[in-house]
Amino acid sequence: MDTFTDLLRNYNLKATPQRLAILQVISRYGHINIDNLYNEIKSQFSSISLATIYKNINSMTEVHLLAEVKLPNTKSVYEIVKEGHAHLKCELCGDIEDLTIDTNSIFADISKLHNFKINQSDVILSGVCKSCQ
Amino acid sequence: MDTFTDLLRNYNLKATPQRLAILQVISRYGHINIDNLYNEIKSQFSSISLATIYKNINSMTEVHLLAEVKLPNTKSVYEIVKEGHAHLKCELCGDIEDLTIDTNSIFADISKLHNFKINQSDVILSGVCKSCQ
DNA sequence: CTGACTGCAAACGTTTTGCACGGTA
DNA sequence: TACCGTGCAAAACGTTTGCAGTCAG
Repeated sequence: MDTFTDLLRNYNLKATPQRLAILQVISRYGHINIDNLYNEIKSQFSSISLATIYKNINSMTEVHLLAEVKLPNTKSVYEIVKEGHAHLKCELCGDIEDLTIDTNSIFADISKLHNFKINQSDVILSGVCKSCQ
Repeated sequence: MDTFTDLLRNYNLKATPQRLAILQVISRYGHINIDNLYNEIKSQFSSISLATIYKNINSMTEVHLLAEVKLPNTKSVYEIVKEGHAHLKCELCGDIEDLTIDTNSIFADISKLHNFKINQSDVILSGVCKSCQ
């Protein structure tokens, strides 16, 4: 039961070995940037090209299977899409953690006050994580 | 009373005409990306070079006089630094508005629960603004 | 007067593109 | 089999750098 195969097909994307490898690596790391993704995949799939990584990241992001997380002072990382959550970024070890809170509802009142219809909220909290303190 | 001159000097940066023009444009727009900034300034300062824009944006960002705001699906914009506030980004007209709420305090409890010391919070709410609805 | 800043052009790293080949459905 | 996806190399893009000249303090 290769879930990623189904996932890709749901979005009308062919389940190629390259794409499956990308999804496996991303899901293992939770969040990863392009360089690390490329190196990680090359070690188990030496023939893969960087252009393929880019093309696939782009096509999977386009259909909202993946999401780009833009971080302060660092390269973007990519994650498999899941609903409204915040990101904790440790400024010391660089680790990114998910914070599963309903970010949209937090801002619901505020947005109503400003007559602003929120579709998406991107929240990044930077600081020092548990293990680095 | 040229406030920007003083502001620059407080950060040990020389108050050159180019820098003053950059700050005037940014403060007029609130938020602006590199391209628009360059074009805007060129129209009143035709000799300015793009490299100068970049160098100044970088030096002013380094000393935290300016801040980069990384936005989903769009180029980053720059703003003059001010304390903890969120950004509303209209997906239709592209307009960026400030939302003056104490973002850090919103997440204070949550971060305590996770033993995470927050230094900075970046919040971007994307959706549809008042006038676009 | 001195060091910081500017503008130009060249260099750089990252991302995208075109194309021939190969693989999925 | 038809089309989508891959890999390579080249191109495009945004940003940075080195340098000689200029200007702010």
